[in-house]
Amino acid sequence: TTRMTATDRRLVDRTELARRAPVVAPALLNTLLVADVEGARVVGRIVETEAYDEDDPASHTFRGPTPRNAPMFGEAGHVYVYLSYGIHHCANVVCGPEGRGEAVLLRAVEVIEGIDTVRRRRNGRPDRELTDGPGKLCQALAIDLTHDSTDLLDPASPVRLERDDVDPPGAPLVGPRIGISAGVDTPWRFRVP
DNA sequence: AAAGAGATGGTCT
DNA sequence: GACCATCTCTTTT
Repeated sequence: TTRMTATDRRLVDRTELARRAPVVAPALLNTLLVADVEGARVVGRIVETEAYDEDDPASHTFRGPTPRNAPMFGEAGHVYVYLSYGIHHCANVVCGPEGRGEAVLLRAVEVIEGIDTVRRRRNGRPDRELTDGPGKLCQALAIDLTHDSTDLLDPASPVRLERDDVDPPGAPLVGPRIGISAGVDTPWRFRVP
């Protein structure tokens, strides 16, 4: 058996992320999303995710590769960022094997470090509403199109994933996805209990 | 507490 | 030219 070191514990395994989106989505719960924002370190614990894959009419990859969705077909562990409704950004963790258009939408995080920075960026909104939506968390962590396709597992990346040291979450709550018009019956939304 | 509407721009048909 | 994997503010129960 091998002994896990302090640095090992902070890494997220890329091969785990290369599994199917509906498997990765619940597995990402409780993982830390870390961003360098205005010179400060902001950390959010992922508490809600949604899976999308290319067999899924709600997915950006359902109709095949395009310039926009190209990152979803790339290496697992990179981020796919898109502009939503011309105003908000949404961040996805690319997963699945290379060549398959799959990703996990980050729907909500809980701020565990850098709360002051986040409050400022979110214009003093109540703490409950700081990062409880995919557009809100991108505004809070300053994630935008300039980050599209960057590697979330690269410690030098301005946005990255780190493993949490706390106890694993219990069985996630499962339900239908939000804000879509097709694929509404597929229960691919996951939330920490 | 819930429902409605406007903002706003990239992407694809 | 239509369509959004959304958010916020306003209006209505």
